[in-house]
Amino acid sequence: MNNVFKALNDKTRRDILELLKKEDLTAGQIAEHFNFSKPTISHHLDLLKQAELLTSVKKGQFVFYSLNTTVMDELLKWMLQFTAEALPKIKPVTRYEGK
Amino acid sequence: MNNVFKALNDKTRRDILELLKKEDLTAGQIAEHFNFSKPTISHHLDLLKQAELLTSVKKGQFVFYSLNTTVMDELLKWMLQFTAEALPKIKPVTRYEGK
DNA sequence: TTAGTATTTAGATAGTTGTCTAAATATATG
DNA sequence: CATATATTTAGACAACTATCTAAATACTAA
Repeated sequence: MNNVFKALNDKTRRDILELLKKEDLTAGQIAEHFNFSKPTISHHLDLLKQAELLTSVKKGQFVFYSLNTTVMDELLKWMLQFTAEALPKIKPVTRYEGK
Repeated sequence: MNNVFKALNDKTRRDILELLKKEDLTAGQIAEHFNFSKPTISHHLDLLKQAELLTSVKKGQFVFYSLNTTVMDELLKWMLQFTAEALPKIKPVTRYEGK
């Protein structure tokens, strides 16, 4: 879970996820969308893979990356506990009687 | 939004959020739950506040911290776009005819 | 006003991160 | 095999982060 938050803590990596919503792409196609070197993008892809937010399949010379939604589902579950609905309507009164 | 991911990218800060689910707590009470110095916890609280995941109210000598659920709701929305339900059932076929 | 408690600010430091270039690996093709 | 393309690995470096101690600030109470 730590790896997931780490992976999401970068705009470029979040943008990569958005790119992959439509279709699977190769490492090179992903890199074309950014003004960073290919090794930099490769590193970002690696972090996203470590977090299991992506999967990759090698086909010939190419490596295709795809979204893996299962981790997002878990993250969603974590987050739900902090929404207004999940929290007690009436919190214990903060008793402060000082001046 | 960047600040939110940054704030969540730390176990201690996530634990602070969990602590505050039950009840509002003072900075000192929060610090008691961790093996870190008070300045360190104060810094974590500051980052959570910058992300608007917490609010704080000073009462006398004490500063009470509370969860702010509205940012979590936004984050939830962001995340929903990556769940299985939100994504196309049938992705464009990855055409690879090579060996 | 003086002493005590609660919290934050400042400054230092070790560790982590994002980026780059150069080189290595893997595959495809003439 | 030799060359070209796709991607990753390695190593370096500047910037950022989490932590600490010491000091400052804010409030309480005698």
